[in-house]
Amino acid sequence: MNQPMSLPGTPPVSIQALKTSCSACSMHQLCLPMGLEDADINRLDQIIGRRRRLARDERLYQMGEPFGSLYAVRFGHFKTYQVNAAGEAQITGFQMAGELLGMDAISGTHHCDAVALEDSEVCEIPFSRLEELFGEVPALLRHFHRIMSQEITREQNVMLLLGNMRAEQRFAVFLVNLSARYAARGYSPTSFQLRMSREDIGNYLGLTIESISRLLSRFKKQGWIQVDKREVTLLDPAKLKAVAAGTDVCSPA
Amino acid sequence: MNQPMSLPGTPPVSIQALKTSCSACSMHQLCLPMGLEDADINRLDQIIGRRRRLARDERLYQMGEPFGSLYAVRFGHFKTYQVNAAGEAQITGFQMAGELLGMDAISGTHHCDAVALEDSEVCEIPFSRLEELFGEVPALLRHFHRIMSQEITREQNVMLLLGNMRAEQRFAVFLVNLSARYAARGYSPTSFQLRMSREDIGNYLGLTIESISRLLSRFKKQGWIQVDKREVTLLDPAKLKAVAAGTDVCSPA
DNA sequence: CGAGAACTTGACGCTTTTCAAGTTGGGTGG
DNA sequence: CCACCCAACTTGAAAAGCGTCAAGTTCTCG
Repeated sequence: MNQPMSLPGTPPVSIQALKTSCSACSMHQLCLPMGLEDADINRLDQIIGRRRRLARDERLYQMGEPFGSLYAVRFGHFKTYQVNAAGEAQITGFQMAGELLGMDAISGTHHCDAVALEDSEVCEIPFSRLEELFGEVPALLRHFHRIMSQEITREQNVMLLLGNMRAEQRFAVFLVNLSARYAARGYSPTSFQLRMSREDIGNYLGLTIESISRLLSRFKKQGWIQVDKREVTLLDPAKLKAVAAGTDVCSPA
Repeated sequence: MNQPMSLPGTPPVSIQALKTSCSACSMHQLCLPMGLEDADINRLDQIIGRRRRLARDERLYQMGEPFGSLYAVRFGHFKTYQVNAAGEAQITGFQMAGELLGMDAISGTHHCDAVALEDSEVCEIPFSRLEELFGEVPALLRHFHRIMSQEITREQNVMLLLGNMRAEQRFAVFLVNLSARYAARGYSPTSFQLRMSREDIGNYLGLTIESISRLLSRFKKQGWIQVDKREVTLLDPAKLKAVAAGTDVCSPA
């Protein structure tokens, strides 16, 4: 139902036909081409490699693989996670349409795995070709730096969340953040589907699956949200924002 | 005693004399000029702004300030921290000689504060001039991207630490990390001074000051380290690495 | 329709925090 | 030079929050 048409093993049409230009992509206001002039967008189009479809749970790249390309999410959702020596995983982020994957790998090899949370599609951006273009389109380079900088800031916000916040506040931050990102993409900020499992949410927020389940129940009981399976509706966004900001005291169980 | 000479309010010598070239800097193998040819290092030298000295607790930049420059630490140590709406702070990193400050601000404004942990000095790198140089020295641009990418990876490692590790493991990771960074700078990997307070360490690791104090005492009692005020000696680095990697079970109190 | 995955809920226990009361050391003023 | 003071740190006891374990329910998919 929520999956985008068919997912053939081999492309049903020619590669050329599959190639949709950045200017025609609904995400071009959020993605790499943001703010570029038409002529420059076309140059970017030239270097975009094949688009790649991934089924649910399929891996885009893996820790240790040599770096070659960045990936822009066209549709669908991804999670990225690190695994340490002891085999424990930590989800470092959830990515949706218009967001860039693979920036941690520019140093040489991938430092995390990226896995599709649902049937998804990415644009492959060969980095060596992008580097060539940087010399010719300064605006592109500048925007690329902004994107990397924002990724650093995003991760610092997660550090703040994991280091300083209680479970309730973490979860509120999570919901408010999803809401804002869907809003930026033209979707409802108050009603959306969680594309990740409770376990993934818990891992990302430094909590257990049981804690997430309890938080969902508690938020529901408080009347802040409505939950049906993975469908969530924010009934009191202002309250959630206050809890997320920490300006609202925690409620007792 | 550990502080580098005098710290006059006004420069005792001319600005020109203060300007030391990158090639003469002991950190050039770790810092921005890494891997550049001599000619290109000289070009980088040209754009480096004034060096700036900061006393202990002095602030280099603050959240909300407009972005203008990156800063390379010449000597001394810094901490960077975020503050959320509720006024809670989270230290996002400790920076030492050869490391770059301010990458989170490229998006437009600073998203954290940077404060000197001791009397320190930085090289100011006006970003607009650096951008100009990117077009002329591709090797510099490539290295800059590597540095930003490594910063992203570093933060993902902190997320793993905050999200998945117990106090003992977090603290072992912290010590082992400091040890490796001092080793890379030619200092002893087993004996060094903590430049930050217990409170700063606790904040960074998502723990309280009391927990840090207890961990230090416990590690000392185990014979893994020796502690005298802020002077630390790693007596059993292999053990600490094992605890940090999680391949060693936690010991009882 | 059946099996397994995903999720929920409750009881209990452990890790870490909180609160409290010191101790130590560096810096300052008399 | 010493006494004093405050910041930084240490240590203990009690409490809280979240994890662990366990059992059960619901949903999904073959």
